[in-house]
Amino acid sequence: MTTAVSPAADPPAVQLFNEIAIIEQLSRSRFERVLPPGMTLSQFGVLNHFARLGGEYAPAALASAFQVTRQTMTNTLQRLETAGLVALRPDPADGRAKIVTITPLGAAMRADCIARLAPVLAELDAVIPAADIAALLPGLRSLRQRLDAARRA
Amino acid sequence: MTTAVSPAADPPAVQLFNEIAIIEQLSRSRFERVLPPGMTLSQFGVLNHFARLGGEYAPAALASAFQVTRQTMTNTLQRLETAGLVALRPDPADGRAKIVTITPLGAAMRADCIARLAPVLAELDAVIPAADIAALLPGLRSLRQRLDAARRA
DNA sequence: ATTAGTTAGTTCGATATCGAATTAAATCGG
DNA sequence: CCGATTTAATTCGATATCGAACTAACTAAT
Repeated sequence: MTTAVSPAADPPAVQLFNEIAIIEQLSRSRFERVLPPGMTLSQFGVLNHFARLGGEYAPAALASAFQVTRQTMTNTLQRLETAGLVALRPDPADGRAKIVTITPLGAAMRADCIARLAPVLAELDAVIPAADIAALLPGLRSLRQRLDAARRA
Repeated sequence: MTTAVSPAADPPAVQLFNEIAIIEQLSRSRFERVLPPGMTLSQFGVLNHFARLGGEYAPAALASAFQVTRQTMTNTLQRLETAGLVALRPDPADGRAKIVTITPLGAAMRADCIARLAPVLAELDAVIPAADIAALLPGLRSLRQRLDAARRA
């Protein structure tokens, strides 16, 4: 026996990506509200990448690391450069490429962002059990890797 | 003994939101590539909402359903209205409010989108085991609900 | 070496999204 | 009944993001 009038549910995959999209929106806006004016999560991500891993990177490598297109990374790097937070110079080994480095100002900005984000993270830790995060992470990593692999295919 | 040079890992919550952000990006662009020119997932989401649930809604209710701001929903509805896919009329019971309905053209567009999305969903089903989706969904729903509750607080 | 193909970065045009601020209408307390 | 508050929708300005198209430079194959 079928329940007559219940609306058709979206397929599970649609529900999954729907939840993910909403979580992305909510978390992004929550984090960005506490960042210094003008700073965005995307820009912070680049600064954090340098501060965590050190070294120098080509824009294309950064785009690949963050899974955005090169155009998008060009945009983000231009804003960071205008603000004096990163520096770009030509790659002597490849006339097409550039090399991006973080500036001292950029490192200071990253530290400021970390300090501002800490209370929000603490608040989220109080609301979201660490066990839940641990339970979700492997599945999400796997999903991301499969999506990425399928993208290249 | 500490391993000396390993870079500090991001906190688990940061890793979680990072994975979610990347999955959102990859899935969004994958879906939007197959939609009719000019259509976006956001616009499709609104059409699909009407087609699945029927009825009429105020813009504010739609904004709430999709967890976006009213400004964002205003923008989306204006594009849909310009394209003739939804119709807006004043709410006789509330001078501030409007009532949104889907048009026959909008319903046809939604059906076209569903047809175009089907192969992508099928492809994803082949790549992502249904069990993985089922395992992730409850945790993500819970996470979304907690984030939403914390947002209002 | 010349050509074809690929890759790095950019520019352009479009949409989504947010926060801040505005206008109009409804609601509520006194 | 009226001022204060809230709510609905909008407008404005900003950023992120994508796809398409472009230039410059590297690479490989003949």
